[in-house]
Amino acid sequence: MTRTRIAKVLQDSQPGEQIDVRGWVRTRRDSKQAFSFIELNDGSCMKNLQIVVDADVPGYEETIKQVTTGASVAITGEVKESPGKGQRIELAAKTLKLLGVADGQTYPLQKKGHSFEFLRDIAHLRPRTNTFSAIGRVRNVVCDSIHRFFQSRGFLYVQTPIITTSDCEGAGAMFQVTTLDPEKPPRDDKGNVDYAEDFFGKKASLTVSGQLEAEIFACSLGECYTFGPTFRAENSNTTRHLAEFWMVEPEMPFYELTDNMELAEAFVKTIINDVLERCPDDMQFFNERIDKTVLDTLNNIVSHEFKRVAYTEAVDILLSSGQTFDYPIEWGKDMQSEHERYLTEQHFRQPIIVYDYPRTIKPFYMRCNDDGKTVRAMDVLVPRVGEIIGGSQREERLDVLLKRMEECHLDPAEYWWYVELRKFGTVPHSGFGLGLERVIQLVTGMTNIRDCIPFHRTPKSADF
RNA sequence: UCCUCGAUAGCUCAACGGUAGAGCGAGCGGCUGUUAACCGCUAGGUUCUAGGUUCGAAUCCUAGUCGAGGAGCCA
Repeated sequence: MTRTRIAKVLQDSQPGEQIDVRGWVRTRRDSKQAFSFIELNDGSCMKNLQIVVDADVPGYEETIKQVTTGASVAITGEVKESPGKGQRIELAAKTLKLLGVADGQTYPLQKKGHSFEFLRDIAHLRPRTNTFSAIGRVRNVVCDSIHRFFQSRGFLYVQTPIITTSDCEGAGAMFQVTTLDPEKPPRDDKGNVDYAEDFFGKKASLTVSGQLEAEIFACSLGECYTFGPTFRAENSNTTRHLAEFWMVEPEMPFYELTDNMELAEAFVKTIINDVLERCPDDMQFFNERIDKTVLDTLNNIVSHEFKRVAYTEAVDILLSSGQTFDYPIEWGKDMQSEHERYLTEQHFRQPIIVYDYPRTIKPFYMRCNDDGKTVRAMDVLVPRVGEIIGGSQREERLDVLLKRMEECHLDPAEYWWYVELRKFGTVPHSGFGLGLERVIQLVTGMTNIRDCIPFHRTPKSADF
C-alpha cells in the first residue's frame, strides 16, 4: 500500500477504499474505552482527515496516549462515510503507528490561535498552522503562476547574478560581500581598505535588482524575466519591507510604456485568477479569518481595467481633493504613502497605474519624455499594499542616457557595458519589477510582510 | 533612522506603590460519534536586562535590548 495525500483522499476517496495516510496530529478527542478521533493534517490541503481509531486497533492502549497535537503518525484503514457533521468521509483505522512524539508539555502550538509575533519566533513550527500552511501553498501557486505567465508568452527565464560589483545601482543601500578580515583589512597607501585584495579584486555586494543584466538578455534574446532573491540593506522597519525578498523582473525589447503597462496589468490579474482558481479553500480561510474583504478586493482587481493616471493628473486630483495630507503634495515631489492610499482606496477604489513621473525623482535609466520634464515611469498601485509594481520604458538613446547619468552624478565608466548596449544596435525596451511578498500580502490579506516569506530577514532579525 | 505604544505562567492578557491572578494550553480523573467538545482537580513565575527612587516596585525614574503600529526609503 502506498501513501495517499490527504487532499486527494478528501477529494476522491470513496467508502470501502483501503488507504495509507501519514501526517501530523492536529487534535485528538477521546471516547473512553471505546475509540478516539484524530484530526490528521499532512499539509496537502487546508482540511484535516478525521480518523476513527477503535480500541481494538492493535497497540491502541499503549499508543493512543502519545498521539498528541503535533505528533506524527502513519495510519492505514478503510474509508467510510462519516455519520457526523462536518465531513463527507472519515478513515476507520486498522493500524496505527506513532512515528514521532510531540510532548504536550513542551510542544508550543496549541489548538487555538497564536499571535503572528509569537509564531515568528517558532518559524520552524509555524508552517503546521492553518494560516502558514495556507500561505505556503498560495506562495507556491503564485510562483508557478509567474513562470507559467511568462513561459506561455515565450519569455526566457534568465538568471542574473546575486553577487555584483556594479557599485551604485541606485536602488538603495547594499549588503557588502567580502572575505577580508574585518579586524584588520588590508590598507592601501592612503589608509583606505584595499579591495584589490578582496575575493573579487574589488568591492562586491548582494544585488538590489537584476534589471540591468536582464536588459542585456532582452536586447539579444528577446522577452525575458528574472525571478530571484534581492537584497536591500535599508534600515526599514515597516510591514511592507524586507531586507531579503524575491523579485520578478521582466524586460522586453520593442515594448513602449503602454505595452509595459498592459503586460503588468495582465500579469497581476493572471496571478490573482490562478490563486482564486487553484486555492479555493485557502482563500476561503483567509477571507474568514484574516481579512474579510480579501476576496472582494481580489475580485474587484480582476474585474476592472486598471485606471491609468498621469502623474500630473494624479497631483491635480490630490490638490483638488479637499483632503489635508501630512505631507502637502505639489508637482515635482514624489507621492507619499498617504497620497497613493488616497488615490487607490478613496478616489478610484481600484488598482491604478500612475505614469510619466517627474524626471528629477526617478533613476537615470528611465526614458525621457519630449516635454523635458517627465520620464516614462509607471507604478502599479493597489489598495492596502500600495506600490506592487514599479517599471519604466528604458532610455535607449545613448546621448540622452549619458546626459542623465551626468545629472545623477553617475560615472559612465562604471556602467560601461550598460552604455554599450545603446551604442550597438540599441532598441526601445521596457520592463518592471514586482515584489513577490507584496503579492502574497495582497492575495492573502496578511498585514505584515514578515509573515509572507518563510524565513524573514529584517533589521535585527535573521533567525532560522 | 524618527514618532507612538508595548514586554508579567507555555500562549493571550489582568493586577490604580502594599501577599502576582484569570482564560486558554498542559498533566490527571470523569463524560460523550466527537468537530477550536464538555465537567472537575493539579502543576506552572528571577514580572525583558542593568541601574535608581522608596520602609516597600510588576507598578515610578534613567539607560539598554527586543517587539508592534505609523513615517521615510522602496518592491
